[in-house]
Amino acid sequence: MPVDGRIARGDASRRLVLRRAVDVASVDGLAGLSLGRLATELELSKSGVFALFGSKEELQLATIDAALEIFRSHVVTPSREAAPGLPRLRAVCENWLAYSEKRVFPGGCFFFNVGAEFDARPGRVHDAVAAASGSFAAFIRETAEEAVTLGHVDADAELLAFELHALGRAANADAVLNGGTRAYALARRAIRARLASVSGAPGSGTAAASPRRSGRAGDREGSA
Amino acid sequence: MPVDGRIARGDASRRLVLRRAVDVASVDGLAGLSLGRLATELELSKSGVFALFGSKEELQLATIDAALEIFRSHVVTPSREAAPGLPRLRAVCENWLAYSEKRVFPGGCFFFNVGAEFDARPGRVHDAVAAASGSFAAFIRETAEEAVTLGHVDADAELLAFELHALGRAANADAVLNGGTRAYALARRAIRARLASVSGAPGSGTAAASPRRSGRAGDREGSA
DNA sequence: GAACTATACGAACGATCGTGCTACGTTCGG
DNA sequence: CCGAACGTAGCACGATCGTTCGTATAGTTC
Repeated sequence: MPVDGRIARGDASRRLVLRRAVDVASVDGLAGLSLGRLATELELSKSGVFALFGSKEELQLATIDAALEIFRSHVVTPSREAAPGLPRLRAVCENWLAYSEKRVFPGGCFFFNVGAEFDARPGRVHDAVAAASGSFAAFIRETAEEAVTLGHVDADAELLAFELHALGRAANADAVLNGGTRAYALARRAIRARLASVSGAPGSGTAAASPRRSGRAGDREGSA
Repeated sequence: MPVDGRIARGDASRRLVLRRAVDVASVDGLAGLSLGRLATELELSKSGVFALFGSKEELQLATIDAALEIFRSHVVTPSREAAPGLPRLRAVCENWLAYSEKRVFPGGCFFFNVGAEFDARPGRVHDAVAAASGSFAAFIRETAEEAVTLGHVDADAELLAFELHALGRAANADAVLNGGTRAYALARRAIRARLASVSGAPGSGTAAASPRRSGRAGDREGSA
C-alpha cells in the first residue's frame, strides 16, 4: 500500500505552489519567481515553500516540468487524435496557436518566455528549458516527416517544421507584446498557404479552425 | 559654444555604463540589470551610477535606446545602401541574421530577449520595447511593400514581412538556446526560397552572403 | 507505546536590491 | 571671483532575496 498521507499532502502543496509558479514565471520569468512572493500570495510560510523544493533552482526545474505537462495536455496530446500526416500537422499548428491565444499561461507561451530568458545562461535550468523546447521541435519535425512520407505534402520536412514553428512563435511574440489578434491571423494564413495538400485528402484534423476567408487575391504561394 | 565639460564628462560615463548595460541585459534581461553589479564591474560607485540615470527605470530606458542605436547601425542603416525592392529586402534579412549570428550582443538579439521579458508586463519599459520592436517590424514591412510595388515579388507584403521576421527570430532563438549554426542555415534556405524573384533583376544587395548551395533537390517552393 | 519521516511554521542570517542624503571636486555663467 | 550646476564617492536606510535552524505537528512503521 503506497498510500502515504504525508507525501500525498506534500504533493498537493507542491501542485498548489507550482500552479501559481507557472503563471508567475510566464509573466515575470523563472528568475522573477521568488519564494517569498509565492508564499505570500498562497498564504504559506516562505520556509515551508522552500522546504517543499529544497532550493530555488529545484523550484524552477519543477516549474518547468509542471509547465511542460500543461503544454503537452493542450498541444501535443490532442494533436495525436488527428490522423497522421497532414491533418495532424495542421492540428498541432492550430492547437499551438490556440494554446498561445487562449493564454493558457497569462504571459503567452511559457517556453517562449523562459527560453528567451535562459538561452544564454548556463546551468541546469537552461538545459531543462532547452530539452523541453527541443522535444516539441522534434515532435513537429516528426509530424512533418510523416506528412512528407505519406505524400501529403511535397517539402523538406526539417525546413517545413522550422518554418511552422517559427510562424507560431512569431505570432505569440507579436500578440503578447502588442496586443490584438492580428499576428495570429497572419500566422494562420501563412501556415495554411504552406500546408496546402499536394493532391487530395484535405480532411481537417481536430481543431483546424477558420475555413473562412478563401478570397484575398493571390494568397501568396506561387512566388517561385 | 555647446561645450560643457561637466556634461561631456557625464555623457562619457553614461556611454561607458550603457555599453556594459546592453551586454548584461542581452543575457540576464533588463530586470537582471543591477546598479551595484554595473558599478562593481566598471569600478564605479553605486550611487554614482544611480545619479547618472536617476532611477533604475531610466537606466533601463536608456539601455533600450543604446541597444536600438547599435541595432540600427548593424541592421537598418547598411540595408539602406542596397537598392530598393528585392535587393534591400534580401539585405535586411541577411544583415539581421548576421547581427544575430555574430553576437553583436552576447545573448543574441537584444530586442528578442527583452521583448520576451517585458511582453506581458505593463509600464514604460514595455512600451519602449514594443515601440522599438514595432519600428523594425515596420521597416521590414515597408521594404517588402516596396519590393511588391516594384514588381520584384508577387506576394502580400504584410504577410511576407511577417514570415521573414518570424524566420529570423526563430533562427536566433534556436541558435542561442541550443548552440550551433544549423538554425541560421535553415532560416537562410527558407528566406531564399521565399524571396525568389518573380522575373529578372536578382542583383544581390550589400550583404547577401552564401550564394553557394543552390542544389538540394526540391528546395521546397512549389507546394501549392 | 517508541522511533522515524515529512510537512509546515517562525525567526533569523548575510547578501543584495533600489534609493536617499551628504560632501567634495570640477566646471560653468555672471 | 563667486555661486550654481554637475559628476562622483561614501554611507546608511528599508526592503527583499535565498537559505538555515529549531520546533511543533501529523502520519507511518515497528
